[in-house]
Amino acid sequence: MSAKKLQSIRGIHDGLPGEVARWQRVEQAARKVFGSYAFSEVRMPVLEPVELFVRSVGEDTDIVSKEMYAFTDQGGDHICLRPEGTAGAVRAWLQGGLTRAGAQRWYYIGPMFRRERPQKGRLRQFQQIGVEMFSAPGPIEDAEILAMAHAFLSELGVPELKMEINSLGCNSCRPGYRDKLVTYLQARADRLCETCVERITRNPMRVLDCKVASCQAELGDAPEMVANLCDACDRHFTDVQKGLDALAIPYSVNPRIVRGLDYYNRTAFEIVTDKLGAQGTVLAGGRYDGLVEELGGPATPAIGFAAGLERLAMLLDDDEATGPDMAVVALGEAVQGYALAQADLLRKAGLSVVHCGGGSAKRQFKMADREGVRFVAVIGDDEMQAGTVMLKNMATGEQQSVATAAVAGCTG
RNA sequence: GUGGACGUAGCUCAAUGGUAGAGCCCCGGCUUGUGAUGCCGGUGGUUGGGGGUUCGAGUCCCCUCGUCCACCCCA
Repeated sequence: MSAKKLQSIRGIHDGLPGEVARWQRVEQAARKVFGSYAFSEVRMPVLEPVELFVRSVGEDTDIVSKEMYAFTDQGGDHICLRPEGTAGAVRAWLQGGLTRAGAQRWYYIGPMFRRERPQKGRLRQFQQIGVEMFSAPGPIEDAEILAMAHAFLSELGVPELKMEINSLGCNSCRPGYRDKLVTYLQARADRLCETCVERITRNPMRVLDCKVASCQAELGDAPEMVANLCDACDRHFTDVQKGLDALAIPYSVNPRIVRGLDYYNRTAFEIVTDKLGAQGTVLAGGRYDGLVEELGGPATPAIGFAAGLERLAMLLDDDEATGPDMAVVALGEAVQGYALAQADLLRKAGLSVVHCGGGSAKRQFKMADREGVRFVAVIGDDEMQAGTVMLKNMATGEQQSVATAAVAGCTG
């Protein structure tokens, strides 16, 4: 029996240079825009107690009930790889004693883990860029968070995205709505698809965004949360929209947006594309006013969102490959030490430099060409004696002798 | 978890059940101080893995692993 080929775990992929370059563009846009909104980066653990997600995301959600990588460690603790970022952020905020530190505006970038069947835009280890704002009481904060999400994606330059918002109500208006909806759905359960029939008891609001056409046809006059909000929620939702209007941010109200995690209330939103197959949601989030209290802290309104880094990266154009500034070609044993020192000097002068490793001129020039460098500094006995390098412009083929101290100045 | 498509050289792909190939890449040579074009040559595969049918399997059957797509769900 031959050894099994060594490879990464299903749905868990490597970030190789080309891919990482794309990720970095996404990250840079995030850092720039979030920084302009005075958000600070935080870094939370990847490992968390299972209990954290049971109590926040919800025990009956798919994420917790069947997608978590959970295990018991050698000490008997129940821990898991985090499936999302908000719960850990709240935990950290509480644990760090920041409940009276005023408004906290956080963002983070890091891997999340869900054991799902991989497909386009869906991995078992994927990266999220998350944002959380604690002590964010009103619609002003919602509008700003939405605006920041919009600014982030604009900065990235991803075209044809749509922002959709909804209100999920609160503890005083959602239960009543839910009953109303269940009654409505049960009345026509025999005309809904199998999964929707299950959803009536498990998660009735999910039925509203079922993809099956026959279900949608049946649900034309289904009651919607936005029409059943209590006064406070209704006012909140209206003010969020006023804020977006004032900022001229394009959006549409989609009364059928549902969030999969239990902790959301009031404002929920998604930014979607039609370019990623079935996984069109590129950024999503909402308000979670009850979560902090749920996890043992003081009642604290908060709002946040998460963006899928890989999903965003897929929407980006290819980078134009830019090679290093310069390659050092060293000819002959006698100049090896000198050439190493010259490469070092060029780097200290601010250039990115590859050393071609000696050997035949042909081999080294081939390497320089392949690296895509703009210039080659040729160093042989003559150059060493004269304190110069033969500087070759790879695009034009021209070369000239330049004093080593002046090389960096000749590469503009 | 369910359903479908697909796994052949580093990459992209060929090969009526009958000797596994091409292009690109890579390495070397065509001036031992000059690349990207050209010419010549070369390396590279237990056809994802395992079993079965057959005189003979890349090709047919079963299992398994993986990738992709969709459902479910979600970023």
